[in-house]
Amino acid sequence: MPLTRDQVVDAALTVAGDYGLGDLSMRRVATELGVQAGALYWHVANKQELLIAVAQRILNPNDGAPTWPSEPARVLAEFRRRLMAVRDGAEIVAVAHADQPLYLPPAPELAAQLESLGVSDSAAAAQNLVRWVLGSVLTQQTAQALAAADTRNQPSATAVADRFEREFTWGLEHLVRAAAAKA
Amino acid sequence: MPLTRDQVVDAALTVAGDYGLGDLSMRRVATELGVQAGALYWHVANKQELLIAVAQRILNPNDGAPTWPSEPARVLAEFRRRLMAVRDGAEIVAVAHADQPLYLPPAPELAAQLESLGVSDSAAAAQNLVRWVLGSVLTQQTAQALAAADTRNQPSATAVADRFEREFTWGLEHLVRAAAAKA
DNA sequence: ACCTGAACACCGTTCAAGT
DNA sequence: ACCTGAACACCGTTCAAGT
Repeated sequence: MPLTRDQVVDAALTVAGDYGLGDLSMRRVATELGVQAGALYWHVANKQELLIAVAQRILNPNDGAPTWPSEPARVLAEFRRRLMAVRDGAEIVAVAHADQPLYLPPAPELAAQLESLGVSDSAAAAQNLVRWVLGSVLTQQTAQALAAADTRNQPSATAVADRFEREFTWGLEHLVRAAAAKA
Repeated sequence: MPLTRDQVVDAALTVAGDYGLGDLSMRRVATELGVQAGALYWHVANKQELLIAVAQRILNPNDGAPTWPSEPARVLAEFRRRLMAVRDGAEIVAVAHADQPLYLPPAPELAAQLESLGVSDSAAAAQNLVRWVLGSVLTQQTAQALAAADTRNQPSATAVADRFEREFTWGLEHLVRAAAAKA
């Protein structure tokens, strides 16, 4: 049976998740599928489009409509969880974001929640919070890439992960509260 | 006279600034210098090391010691200004950051300032603010790359830039205040 | 409709050999 | 010491030709 666009995206997500964005090449995805590289171009216009599809899968793992929690802090925690779930997730979403540059999910949903809480500039608040999480995960995953290359001392690797976790929690308490203030 | 490591870094910064990170190749930098690609490897171990050097130049443009303003909000504004000054500046700094993964400049300086203001968890506060700026500029520059590809409608491009500017200013007021609170 | 094979114009990196 | 020339193992993308 013929290849599906969904299979191509899945294979790309697998390659990215297992080996990182740097090893995500059209040829590698093709090999993963037992097919020649040129075959992918029947299902996808180019690598950029494939990357965008991968980013959407990261942000919306289950195929249903993208659904987010109803509380700002939980939305941001879930956003982070999805980015963290795949290797280089933040970088993939960041570069693919050229597609819809103005509203990175879940910015609109978050803005609506803040709006209903009476926040004056809810759009700016939502955008800044989402960008904060993106920058946080990007930084953490970059650090993790380094730690992974350095096979000895795995202890320090988990210590670093704990530290990022704590710092994110700090932001969740302080930054989100500031953004949700009605001032 | 022989090539200098500084000349190689300068040429790389020029290529990145003029054509973007995607067009920054060892061969292109070599051509810029009128030299063969292999020659660069006498001055630089590999592309990653060159990228790190470029990132340091971005964060510390004048060759003096990296100097930052004395007030948190102004440190962050200056950090953003330096990232914005070169095309794809945020992405370059983010990927090169694997070098010193824990403290992205100007995080230590910022932490010290917050500490002296009596902030309880000054380190976490500084890290989160720096990551927020990184995410903000990364997002903006990604959007700008899209706008640049779309030559028609330059008006909307400057409208987008204004919008990012306003949102950043919002963050400077609200997020920094929250981080600087003594709670 | 969907894929192969082969090509084109690139990459980063290495390394003998030149000067 | 510093660079060239040439190679190696890769890239993304295109496109005739096959089925």
